Amino acid sequence: MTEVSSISRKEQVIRVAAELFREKGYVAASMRDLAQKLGIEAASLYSHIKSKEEILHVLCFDMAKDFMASLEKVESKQNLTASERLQQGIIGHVEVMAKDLTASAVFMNEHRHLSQPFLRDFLLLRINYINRFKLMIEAGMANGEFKKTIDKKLAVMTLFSSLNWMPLWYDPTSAIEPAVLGKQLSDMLVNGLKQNPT
Amino acid sequence: MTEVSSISRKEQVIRVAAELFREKGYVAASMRDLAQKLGIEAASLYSHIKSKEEILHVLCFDMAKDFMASLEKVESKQNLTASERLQQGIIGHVEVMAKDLTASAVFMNEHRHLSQPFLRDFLLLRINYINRFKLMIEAGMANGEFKKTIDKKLAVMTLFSSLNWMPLWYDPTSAIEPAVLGKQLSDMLVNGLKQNPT
DNA sequence: CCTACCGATCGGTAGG
DNA sequence: CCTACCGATCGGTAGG
Repeated sequence: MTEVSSISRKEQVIRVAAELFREKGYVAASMRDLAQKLGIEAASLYSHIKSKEEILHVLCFDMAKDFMASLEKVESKQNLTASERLQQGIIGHVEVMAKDLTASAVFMNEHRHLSQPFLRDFLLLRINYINRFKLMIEAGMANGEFKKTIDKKLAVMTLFSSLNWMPLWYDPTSAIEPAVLGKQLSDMLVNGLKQNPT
Repeated sequence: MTEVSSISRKEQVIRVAAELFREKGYVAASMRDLAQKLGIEAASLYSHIKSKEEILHVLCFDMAKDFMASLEKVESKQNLTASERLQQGIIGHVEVMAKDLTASAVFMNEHRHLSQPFLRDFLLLRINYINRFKLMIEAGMANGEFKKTIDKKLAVMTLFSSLNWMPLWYDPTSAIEPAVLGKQLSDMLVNGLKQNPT
């Protein structure tokens, strides 16, 4: 067995597991369920993965890595207004999710089943990511682009709530592209529902 | 044993179970965990409740009933602008959640573990509730209060995402009252982050 | 990737 | 509300 085919089989196990974790939840999804979906015996899974939790770990941290990379790309850009920076951050987040909606849903809903110290590491990454979006919002408040009257915590939590639920209702077969959806989401949060006075 | 004390004990079981379900998730929370928290044996739980799922059922449908009652009160009001109606709907939703943040978190995260036909009933209630908020948004678009350029589904899903994550970050000991938080949330979604042109 | 299997734990019942 | 217990299922291992 070559290394390449072994990696590919492991990735297949993880991909099918992601679907199962999303459907039933991590705890309710059994290794026997997973094996059946793959057409093998449960014991055979362990020649590809070390444990059930390893699968969850890979899913959560691979997503986290992609989110971080996307954010860093936006942060490195020069001469952006706060609105532009926030918009591009949101678009990047949506694009990362759209690349794998199943893994995104697992990332969002099942990460709490990670054991320590992985759970702590995960939560630290998340709080760091959120804080960096919070900085974008604060920059906009400081330079007058955004209202200073809005509670910063409320603003950033509303932003993340909106982003994180997207995997639960976004239809990947729809005509709308991730970047467009991200732009619409950004517009809604920045400009609001209300008709602009003309 | 009087009926009153029996009901009270059952309610206590359900309340402690809600905390456990929120902490560990419905599937990972065992009846032995629950019994231990209550200081009794696992088998003794069944003199108060019929099954583990009965607890989840009560938690989910009691919350659903409260949400519906709150919405109906807003719908029955006359002479409200779309913004006002939406704001009051949001405030009502936040107030219902704030009355029991633990049950709200279970309602949001664990309802999918309901078995049929209860899961179907639950999802029908939820889609009905969401659609009635969607009608408020559409009314605002129709009368010119809200932009027609925003995708209705995106708007209502953003609204619900924001609302439903609140139990995960709202600090009940904070000075901010639920009605005020609801108003802030409504302002953010209706008016957006951007500074109004003056 | 399989057969055979393990100890642990699950929700729940019988009977008091 | 307890003791005693049940059948089912869990994640995982040994050995091939």
